[in-house]
Amino acid sequence: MAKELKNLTKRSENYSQWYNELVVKADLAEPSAVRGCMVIKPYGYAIWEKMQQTLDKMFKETGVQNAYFPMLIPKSYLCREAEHVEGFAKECAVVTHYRLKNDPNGNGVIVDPDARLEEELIVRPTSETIIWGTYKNWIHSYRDLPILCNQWANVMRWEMRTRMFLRTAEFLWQEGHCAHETAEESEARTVQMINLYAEFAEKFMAMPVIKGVKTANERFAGALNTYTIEAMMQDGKALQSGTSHNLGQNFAKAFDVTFVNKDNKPEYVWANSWGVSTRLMGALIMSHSDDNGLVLPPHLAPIQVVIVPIYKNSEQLAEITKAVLPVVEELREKGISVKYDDAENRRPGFKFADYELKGVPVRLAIGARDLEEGTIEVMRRDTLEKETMPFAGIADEVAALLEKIQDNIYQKALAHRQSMTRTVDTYDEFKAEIEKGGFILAHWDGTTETEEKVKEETKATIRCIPLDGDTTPGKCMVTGRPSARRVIFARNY
RNA sequence: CGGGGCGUAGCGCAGUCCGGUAGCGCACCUGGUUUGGGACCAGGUGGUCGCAGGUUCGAAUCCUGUCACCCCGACCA
Repeated sequence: MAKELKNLTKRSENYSQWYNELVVKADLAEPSAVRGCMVIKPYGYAIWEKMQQTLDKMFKETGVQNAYFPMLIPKSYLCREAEHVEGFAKECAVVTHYRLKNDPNGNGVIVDPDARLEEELIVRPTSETIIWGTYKNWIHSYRDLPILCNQWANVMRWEMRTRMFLRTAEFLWQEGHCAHETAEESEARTVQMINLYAEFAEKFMAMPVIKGVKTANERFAGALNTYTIEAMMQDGKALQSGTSHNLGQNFAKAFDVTFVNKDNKPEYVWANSWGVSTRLMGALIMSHSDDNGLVLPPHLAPIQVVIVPIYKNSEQLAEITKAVLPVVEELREKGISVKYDDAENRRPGFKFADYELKGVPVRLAIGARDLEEGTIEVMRRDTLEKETMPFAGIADEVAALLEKIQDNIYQKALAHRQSMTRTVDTYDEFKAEIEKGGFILAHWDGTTETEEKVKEETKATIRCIPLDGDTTPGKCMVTGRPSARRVIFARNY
């Protein structure tokens, strides 16, 4: 076995370590020279692109349009909304100068002290402030509403501790920012978007999620209410995978965004914002991968099917190619992305291992023996099972198999989550169970104090108050006070 | 930012305690034999030992500083 695979196997107990290595090996990313940032290599970016295209289409179906706002935000903007500053002001990169000059001592260039900016600019940690500063000029009447904008962009947060994909200093994301006429409309949009994210996670990423509301403590800085989708990774830790915030009139008030309503009265607009990031790629890796590498859901795999010819000489290769090309065509006509890897500088075994590492859902292998017998070998990445099938009609079989794989990895992840989700009633029981990882459903009295106490003593946080599921009231496991319903506790990334 | 670890060839590592010509495996290049699960044999290329100072006749090795990465906290998508 190749050494790098031995390393992956050895380290599979420790996700955050092994998938970093995996993604380097799998040509996904590598640490860049810039602190806490990552380079996303072409194969990794192809996965992101697929997510992006899918989400973009879904957004547009709900009437959202794309726009783009500046990366640099005047410092004064960031101070407008008090809670927002509390939440974000600290870990930001700040632009203070606009020019370099040659070092008089001859050591390259230095910052020109004469080129200090009058007002510092902040590299956006999120764009609410600059967007609301802009919306102010776009909105005058109820006829201008709603405004439904989304931005695909990079943002920067100078995090104390970074983690590849899950918390990089710079990351790619989309942030949607909507302005509405009424509180009800804005709330409906907030919920619509969290539902959209959940659908994306489950149908495309094959990753089951729990939709819920964040507690006051975990809420977005400046929001009235934050909706979240929470996923469980294979190691039992939770990962917040998408959020949708109902911002009420907070930002409208801070940026003085008013409109004249149907009764000819001025009113502050109602806002919401929602986003997902390259963290989703981390979620994808950590939800499905095994010791052989990535396992990509067919709906997001840049290469869905790879065909590897097995031959002894160029005549054999020519024959195989002749037989295979019509199948490649047929698959492509079905909208399936196929790679026919006839590269002669790698042996079949190497290709097999390499495409497994890259998570390609289906591999077809065909050699002289198959040509004679009219067969082809089919391997599915999710189970690693191989089957020899008739060559005739293989395109239909593969198309069906892709759907089967998509469903199977979802079911597998769902079964895993269910097996790692328990209900507890006492705090002692909770303390024992939380050590085993997974989601714990428990009653909570609704106070921040209790939440903080649990966090301090067990490192577990309330991931969300689920929107669905059991709503039977009970007693808080810590204080015994009344609880409206069970909430989800977990340790998280 | 606190605690722990680590930095040596593209990748993975040994060498550091005890200073004395910079090594191994993979990858890469050349030639040959191979090709149904990461091929084999022979030969070869590639490193200012993270960076900056200091001690020393001599530093990958000792000392000081600094930067990055990984893990555990605090913070967060």
